[in-house]
Formats: sequence, structure tokens, C-alpha cells
Amino acid sequence: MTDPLFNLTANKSNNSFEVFPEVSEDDHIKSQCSVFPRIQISQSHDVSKCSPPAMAVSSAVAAASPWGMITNSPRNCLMVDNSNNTSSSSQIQISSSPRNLGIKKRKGQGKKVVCIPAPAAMNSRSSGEVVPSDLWAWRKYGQKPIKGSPYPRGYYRCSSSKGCPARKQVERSRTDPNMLVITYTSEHNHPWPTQRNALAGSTRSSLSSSSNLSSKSLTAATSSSSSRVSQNKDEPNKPPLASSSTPPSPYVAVAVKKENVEERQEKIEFDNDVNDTYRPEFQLQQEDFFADLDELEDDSLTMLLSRGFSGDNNSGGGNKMTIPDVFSDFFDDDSSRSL
DNA sequence: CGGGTTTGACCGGCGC
DNA sequence: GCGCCGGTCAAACCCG
Repeated sequence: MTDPLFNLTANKSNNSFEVFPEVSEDDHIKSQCSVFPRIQISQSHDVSKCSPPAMAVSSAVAAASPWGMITNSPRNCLMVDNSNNTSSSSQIQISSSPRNLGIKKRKGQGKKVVCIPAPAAMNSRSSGEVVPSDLWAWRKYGQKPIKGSPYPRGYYRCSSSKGCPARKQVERSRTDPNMLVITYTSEHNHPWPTQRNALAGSTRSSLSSSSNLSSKSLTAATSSSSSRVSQNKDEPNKPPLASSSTPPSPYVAVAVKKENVEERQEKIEFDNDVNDTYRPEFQLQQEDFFADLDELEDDSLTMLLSRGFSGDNNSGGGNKMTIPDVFSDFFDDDSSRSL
């Protein structure tokens, strides 16, 4: 088994990226990245160890090409649609289920925490809430300021099916406003809506971006300002987001993402039992991990990542980052596979 | 008119 | 018991 690091190649001609695995020469880093319950793709240039059970892939990405949406192609590759994301965020982080990662369960319900870069304008409404769309239809039913965080948390429930218990919470990371922390609670009790249905039943914000990530959605989102006055007070994405991060490098690099102290603390906050459940017995971890990845892929995560799922493929055309099968195999449900 | 968001009120869990 | 805090409710309102 090889602990994979990944080279990311920027193809500046079509603004696309390719990721392929590479055996790290740094045994220490390798040893730190042996389990892979989490993936991070960032624009950090730093090379540092990542604490288990995190697997990090760090990359320098072509300038002016911030990360876009990840999609899950029919070939089970991850793809990053980089075509229309104006976010300056630099990190995509996927966490598995609490069973593996120790994310706190509430009332016996599993939670899945997904941390993704916050699109600057995509899907935003006047409130400034930036909600990455997925194929589920979500209806916002509440918003609360969270103690200790300058950003409010939005509460969403599934509106695809009546009585569906699925919930999600969307908030910005208090330490990195560029990151959105989405917490999924409960499972959908109904099959995926078709894209058509999803669009029909989706929230306005989702509607605007479920169809594509083009300027249309951007325009729709940003122009849908409401007449309300008071809601701007907590505007979560207004401040530093649009142009705050360090400009990415226009070359190729791969490293393990450096986690600074704040980031570590942030992770601990919502992966708070990670260390409790992290087990060095890789096989055991692996089985659970893939089992949960499968579960994760079946719903929220895939939904989150699934823009273009039904229509796109990883042909490499357009502004897609295609992660080869070697990489995407981590998302397979084949638990017998050795890393 | 249907389905969305907003937002103050309400409720329950938890710590002191 | 009390207060804090997070999660949910529901009325009011918005929008296509």
C-alpha cells in the first residue's frame, strides 16, 4: 500500500487540472497521511505534515483559477468545475461520517460535515448566505447567530419530499471565512430527485446554480436582492471573501496541506472526536471508512459534489479538474481494495 | 398562488 | 432552578 500524494498539473491552455498520485519521498509525511478519511485540496504551497486521520492534497493552482465545484463523474472520478467560481477560497475538505471520524452525533443521529470553499457570490441571496447547491431541494427554515462566530448558521430541511428528515446546517468557518461548513443531519428517506425535479423544487438559490455554474447563476444569485433591510446585519460573506486570499501560483505543486493552529482548532471543533476514533489498524479503519464513504457518496456528499453528475463526464474539456481513477478509487465502495 | 426566505418566539438540553 | 445556547416553529413577507 502506498500513501498517495498527488501531483496536480495545471493545464493553462484550458484552465484545467489533473491530479495524479505520487509516492512521497517524505516518509514522515507519508506516515501522517495513511488513512485518508478526509481529503483536502488546497492552494497552499506549504508542505507540512497533516495530522491523522487527515489526508491532504495541496496544490498550487493557476492564478485566477480558484476552485470551483467538485463533481462526481459517471466514471467515479472527482472533477472540479473551475469555470465559474469567483471564490478565493483555497480548500476543499471532505469529511466522512461521524462513525469514523468521531463527529459528534446528536440524539443518535449521524452527522456528516463537509467543509468546502465558500463561493463568493454563487447562490447568494441578499442575506449574503452562500449555499452551495446540490440536487436535493432544501428549504431554509431558520437562521441563528452562533456564539463565538461572526457568521450566522442557516438551517435547511429537505423539501424534495414531504416528511423527509434530512437537514443541513450551513455556516462559515469562524477561522476561515472562505470555508463553508455544511453539516448534514439525518438521511433522506426518498430517492434522489431527478435534476428536473430538483430544479423544480429547489430553493431559489439552488435553482440558480443547480443548472450550471455559469454567469447566469451568478447573476441570478447576486441580483436577487430582497427588499428586506434588517437582514444585512449578519451578512456572512460580505466581508473579506472576494479577494482576500493569497493569489495562487500559476504552477504545479503538490504537497500536504499545512494546517495552521487555527485550522487545527477548527477541525477539532467539528471533528472533535477524531482522535478518539482514529485507529491505527488500517484495515479496520479502511472498512469503516469506505463503508461510510459509500454512504456519504450516496447522498449528501455526492449531492454536494454532483453538479454535472448526470451530464458531465471527465472528458477533460472545459474547466474541469479531472482526478484520475487512482485517486477516485478512494471513493469507491470497494473496501477490499488496498491502499 | 405556491413555494421560497426572514426573523422573532419558543422549546429543550446542558452547565453552573 | 436558572440562564445560556442551539434548533425549530410559524407568521409575515417576497418572488415568479
